[in-house]
Amino acid sequence: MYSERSADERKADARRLDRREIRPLDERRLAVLRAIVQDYVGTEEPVGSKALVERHNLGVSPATVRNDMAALEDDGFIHQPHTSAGRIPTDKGYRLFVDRLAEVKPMSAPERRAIRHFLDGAVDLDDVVARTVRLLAQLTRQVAVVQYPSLSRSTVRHIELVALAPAKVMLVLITNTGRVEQRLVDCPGTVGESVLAELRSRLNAGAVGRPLPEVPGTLEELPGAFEPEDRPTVSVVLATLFETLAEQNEERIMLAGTANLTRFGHDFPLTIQPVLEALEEQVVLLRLLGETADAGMTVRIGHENEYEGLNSTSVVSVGYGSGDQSVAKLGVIGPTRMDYPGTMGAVRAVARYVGQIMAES
Amino acid sequence: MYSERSADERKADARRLDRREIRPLDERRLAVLRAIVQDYVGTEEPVGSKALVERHNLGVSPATVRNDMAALEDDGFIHQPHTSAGRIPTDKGYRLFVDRLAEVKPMSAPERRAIRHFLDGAVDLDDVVARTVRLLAQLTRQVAVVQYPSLSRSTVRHIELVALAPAKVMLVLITNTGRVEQRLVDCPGTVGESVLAELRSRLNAGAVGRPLPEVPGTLEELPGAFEPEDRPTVSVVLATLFETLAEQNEERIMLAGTANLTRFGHDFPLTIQPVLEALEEQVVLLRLLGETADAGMTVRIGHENEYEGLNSTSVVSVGYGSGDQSVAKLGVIGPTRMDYPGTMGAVRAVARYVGQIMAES
DNA sequence: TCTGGCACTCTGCCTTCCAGAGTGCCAAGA
DNA sequence: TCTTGGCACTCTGGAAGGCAGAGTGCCAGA
Repeated sequence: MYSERSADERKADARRLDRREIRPLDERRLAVLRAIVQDYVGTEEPVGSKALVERHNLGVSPATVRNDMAALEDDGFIHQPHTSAGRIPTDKGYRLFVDRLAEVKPMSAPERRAIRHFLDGAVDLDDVVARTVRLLAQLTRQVAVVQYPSLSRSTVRHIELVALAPAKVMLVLITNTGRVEQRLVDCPGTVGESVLAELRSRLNAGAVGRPLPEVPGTLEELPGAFEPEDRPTVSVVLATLFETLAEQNEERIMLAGTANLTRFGHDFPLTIQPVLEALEEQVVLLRLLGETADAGMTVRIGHENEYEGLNSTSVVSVGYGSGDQSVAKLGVIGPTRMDYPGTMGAVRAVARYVGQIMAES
Repeated sequence: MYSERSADERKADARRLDRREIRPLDERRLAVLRAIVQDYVGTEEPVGSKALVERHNLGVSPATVRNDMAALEDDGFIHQPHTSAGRIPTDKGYRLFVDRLAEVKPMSAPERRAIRHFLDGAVDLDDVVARTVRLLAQLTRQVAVVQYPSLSRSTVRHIELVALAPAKVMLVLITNTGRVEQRLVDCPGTVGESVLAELRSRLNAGAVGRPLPEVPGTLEELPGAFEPEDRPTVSVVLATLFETLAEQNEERIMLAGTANLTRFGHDFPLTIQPVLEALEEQVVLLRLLGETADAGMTVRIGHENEYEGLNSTSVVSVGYGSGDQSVAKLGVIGPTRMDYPGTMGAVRAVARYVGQIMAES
């Protein structure tokens, strides 16, 4: 059997044993990986053994580092663009870095103050979201994405009915997150103000304070409480309301910082175009944020992203919300070669403050 | 005096006389310019005299065309990147082309049907704007910009007051263009439902149907009609309303097609970055559209744009609206080297249909 | 297990070279 | 007076070659 294997394979095997892959990843090897990631993020250039020992005092010679690098490459954490070039971290390498080698870098006190100050000026839900997304883009110097508070996690604050014309009613839904949805309802016949008033008060009695998805259940029986001739109108209004409540695709998203994509570097159009295309598709963005874990920060690196166009980018996202439960998500999209600790710190801090702002208003 | 002038100057003078710049621009010379613009837009490469006579049957030899080109260059309509290269139109050349040499290219019937069909599906003002901007980006394969119907041109359809808490009132303003603005009002004291009802009906009596800028005038005296103890509340609500009405900066804009920027070509990052930056600034975009003439289409070519980052782009914009007067603007941003007739045709067609849709709803 | 040394291999950059495209000008023809 | 063919000239873009620098893998010795 042995003899059937190629010389290369035998060589690789020998090396593996020699380098003791069995004791999985000793300390120094991890330190080397960390150093490679840090240097590469800084310089954008493949990093070699000599430069590495010069900048980080690892206490060993370049030759030793070279051995470690060879082992790391065997294990798929780093990769060589071509023989006799330095090494570049792979997606797997970044993954290890994020999971075990990096600490989220907390924002400095002045930075926190600045965030707070910037967000406090907002007057409006739109304004909060707009400010948040710009802030995030500026802090991370990358593309920022913020989702509006989702309807499905919100509760009803108020429902308003406004007669615009004899048979036209405007339905306005206000949620506890400050979001306002409106729909024009064409009624089957003229609607009297008294009916409207009654409907309004019954709707609010049944719905206020409840999470949106529960509302249809509590209002189902409503038409029965009205005179037969008014029931068609009530039904139409209810139907429109339910539709509005259910409209998951009305999830909205705001984007900022696309100009930062131009800092990606070299092989430009190839990298940037698919990303811009992805960013234009609300659906893609929503799915992207949707994949965020409900608790804690999610980092998706390179090919871990489902969407192909984003295979050379990483996405750092997190839920935010008033109080403990998250009502929506926000995040940052950048090159896999990004400053993970810093980005994660910024994302976390911004999410926290937005949550507070929303809780206050 | 004459002897003080350089040889170059004398030569240029001589040529000018020789070529009879006095009889301003004869037919063939214009045809040459038109052909240069068309070819350059198609190929993105400097166009030479030989290629020109081959593709357009101008009925003259390359040598003749060369003479015409020299004249056109003297007059600043075209320009040579370097000796012995073909010619490229200048901003001035494009200007002449747009003003005198090009016809707006009407959309074909199927295209018109597609536009109509695509826009008809909209349910909502947001939806109309979103669909419009995407459509425009797709049709022109460039960056599209659509402004929401401006508040200052709209009239009030309805004002609603909703008591959310004893001292908190939500003010909702609905305009005839379907736009809805809401503001949270902190009242100085508890607000009774009867006061609220009276205020609501008086507000609507005074404001409905009026253009937003006129509203403050008609409501000025309102506090006087209430009991002294309610006046502070009325004043606060009014103040918030006026603020909302006046908030010109609440002009909103929607954008699509940024991915098309990647088709710009060669000197990529340099061209695209300032454009992306400009597009991030709502203010810049608003000013850009603001410069659009009230009637007819506006084309701003290259350096005609005030904003420096857009000096290598052209902007085609037009007002749209229900009926005859325009309520907002929309447009397209692309390289100066764009298909002007086609772009103008698309912009005009889309604007027309959006206007119709708005008039219907 | 680490380290210094050595031979080897790539890339990136610079220079040189050459074909191709395009021009401007001139003198002859319509 | 305008148009045209001819000609010498210029400039770019790409190919080819050469070279320094950085980096590697491996080996033998501490």
